[in-house]
Amino acid sequence: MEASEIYKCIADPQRLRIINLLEAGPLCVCHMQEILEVPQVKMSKQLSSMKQLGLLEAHREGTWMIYNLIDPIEGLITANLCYLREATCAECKQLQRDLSKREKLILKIAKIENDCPQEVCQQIGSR
Amino acid sequence: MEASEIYKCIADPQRLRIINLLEAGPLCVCHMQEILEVPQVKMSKQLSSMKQLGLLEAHREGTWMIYNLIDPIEGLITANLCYLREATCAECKQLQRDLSKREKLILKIAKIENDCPQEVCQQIGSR
DNA sequence: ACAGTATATACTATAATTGGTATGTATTTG
DNA sequence: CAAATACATACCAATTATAGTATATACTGT
Repeated sequence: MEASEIYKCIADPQRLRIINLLEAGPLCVCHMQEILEVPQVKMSKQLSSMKQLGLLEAHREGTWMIYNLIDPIEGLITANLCYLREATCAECKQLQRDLSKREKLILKIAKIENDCPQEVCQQIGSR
Repeated sequence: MEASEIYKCIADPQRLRIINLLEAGPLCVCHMQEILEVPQVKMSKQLSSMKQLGLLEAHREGTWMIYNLIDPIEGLITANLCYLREATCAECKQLQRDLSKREKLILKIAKIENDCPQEVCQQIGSR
């Protein structure tokens, strides 16, 4: 994949946030939506464009669609996430907030019967 | 500066190439043009947009306009150049080629009377 | 003052991106 | 099979980005 394609992708703050979330582990659309507070259409369209680009893959679990970063993750992506998570610009802080929001959300939904896709629940305590 | 602004900038291969060149030292428009083989209008417009963004600065030396990266260089830029210069995608190889083309060009113009802006000539042997 | 070189800008056409509304599909549950 | 949930797609309007042509500006040397 060419660098410019990756940059074009992460040049959109929302898409960058999605990648940041998925780098921490798979998530379904509705939960990403909840964390990023963005309308479903927008979410869905961004995910599908990133999938088309070859950055993400998805599979179904019941009514959920679980997305994750294609393995191996592009080195350029990893390098940038690594940098941004330590940085202090507004967007970078947002990435950090998103990650803690994600933690809390997973803990919450894991407790509720049938509200958490298997793969997502499995992440708890698996660090 | 926000990360997304930087990404939007370097998402254009031509702009990335300009940054890559300038990171190695100041250059005037016509010589960048020669290295990148791009029409003068396009060059000029890209430079002015990057200057407006706050990445570049310029000053005049005779009829030349000398551009360089604003100091200190954005960490995000440095980190990415560092990564890309070692990487193997088509665009990355181009960056490497551009740098050697730059070396040769500077050596060439330095020999010709009144064909090399001072700052550019001064770079020779100054590594 | 004039010609030449280097660079910038105005203007215009066109393409690419984004966002929203409405609607469609897949799956589960009662 | 009807209703509910989760997600995707088609369509359209609006904005933004890009590229080219023509023209303008700044400076140098004669």
